[in-house]
Amino acid sequence: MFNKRIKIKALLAEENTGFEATVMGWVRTFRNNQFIALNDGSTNNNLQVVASLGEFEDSTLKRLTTGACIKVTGQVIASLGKGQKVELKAATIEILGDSDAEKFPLQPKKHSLEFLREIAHMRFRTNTFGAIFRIRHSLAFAIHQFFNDKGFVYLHTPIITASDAEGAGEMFRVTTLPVDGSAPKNEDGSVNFKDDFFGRSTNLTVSGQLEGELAAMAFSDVYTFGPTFRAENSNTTRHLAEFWMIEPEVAFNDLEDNMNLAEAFIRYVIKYAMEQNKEDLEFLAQRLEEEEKQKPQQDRSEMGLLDKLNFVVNNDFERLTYTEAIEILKESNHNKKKKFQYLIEGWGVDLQSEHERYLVEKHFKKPVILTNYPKDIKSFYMRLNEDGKTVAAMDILAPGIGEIVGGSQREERLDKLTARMAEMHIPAEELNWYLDTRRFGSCPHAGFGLGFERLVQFVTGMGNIRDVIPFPRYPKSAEF
RNA sequence: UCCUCCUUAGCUCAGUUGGUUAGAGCAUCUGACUGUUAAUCAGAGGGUCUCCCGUUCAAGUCGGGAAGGGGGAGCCA
Repeated sequence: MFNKRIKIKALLAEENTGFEATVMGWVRTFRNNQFIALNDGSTNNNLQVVASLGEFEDSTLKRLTTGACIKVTGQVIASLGKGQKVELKAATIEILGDSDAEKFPLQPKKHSLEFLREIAHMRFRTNTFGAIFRIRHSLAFAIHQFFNDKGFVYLHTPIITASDAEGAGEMFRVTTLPVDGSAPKNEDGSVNFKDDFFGRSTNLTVSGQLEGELAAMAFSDVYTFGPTFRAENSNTTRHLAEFWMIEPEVAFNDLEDNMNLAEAFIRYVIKYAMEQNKEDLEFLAQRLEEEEKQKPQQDRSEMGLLDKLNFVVNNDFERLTYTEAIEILKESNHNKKKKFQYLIEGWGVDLQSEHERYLVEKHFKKPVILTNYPKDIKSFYMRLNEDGKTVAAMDILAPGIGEIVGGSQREERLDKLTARMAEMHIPAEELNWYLDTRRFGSCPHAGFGLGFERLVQFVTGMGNIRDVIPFPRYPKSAEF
């Protein structure tokens, strides 16, 4: 490191004792006027710092409150107590930052996730969120490593975009025009964006896919990993207005290649987190297990978090077509006994959450890849199949989360693509730059989008997506 | 946006058929103790019962509305 302190994770891993060390961190608890549980975020495990009786001023000890930041120098010794191998016998304690115990919101006790969400700026200092965000980091790192190892180019697609034709969702407008009604108007009363910063109407991106496709037509293999914005009024445990998305786009891949890539990718990053964040995952698994005990028997999940992750890493995902899925659902006892709120009667309707859950959690009990959906319920850029009524789409459904990946082989044939756009009333002139890929050296290609937070949810087992991003953005909420 | 549940101390929650001064555990503070592991023991302080309107002799409790939050649905990643 770049200073003279040793990180607590490194100190706890030391084989030897009997050397001097300096640590810095935040007090979790101060027990018995003698034992400081110190945490610096490098690990969930605290270092026990011992302030021997009579060796420190009362005025110093009084300031060792939960949340205070301190610097301690002393001898690393084998612990005299149970519960930890080593401890630091303090020679000097310096208070770097006081923390008023009467006002500091985090107490040495269990807090509800709802309460911690209200103090998101402080929740990093809890074991649960420490574990979650270290795992989030590992997953982000593993994503780059996976693609880098395979020769992909990391492409930075724009965050401000003029394209509003994709229809992936409602967009946030980007403008420097006044909002008090004095913005320049067209003759018909609409705002004239000619005088706006970009000279046209612009928004925050809802997807980097179309730009990704442009680059894939040159580098063959690219991926994006960046923030994405949706101004949907979604109030659920798996939607955010600002979230991070990973979008690989690969030239010469067909739908099957696309599935293989997605599956290998998911396995790789989960495996990486399991290796790098063993203790954090064990902590979260433990936490989840206790939470499960509070639930009635029928609502409990059959597998613990670690079993679930191991299972995903070691088993193939179930692959089936939309048509096969409809058959399974239609013939299911669940459907026959009318337990679905929306009964499956025929081909062509979109699957509801309850149907996806049934397939993933009840029927197959593993992640499922659904393919070849009816063209009418999917996007314009998905490749039309031979049958003329389905497209080469794929959705990966994960237990407890639902859709984690949405992807497709893209329509590379210009005539088919423009025909589809006309059908769906998508103005071709606005996407001329996109259509150029089909005009000049078009090629079969495929890609997918993976919601990063949903991946983090799956790996950490957290039920609410607002707990796996540091500062969540959702309707009526943009605090911190 | 729709459905549903919730809102009482810093936190997590009790609070009976509407009835004197609204309780507990933890946290905090004070003291004791001192090899503790969310230390323990004793004591103390801490409340506009989310807000507004209504019913009633009387509302934390009943009714209506608002705000905030949880869960589910839709949109999707």
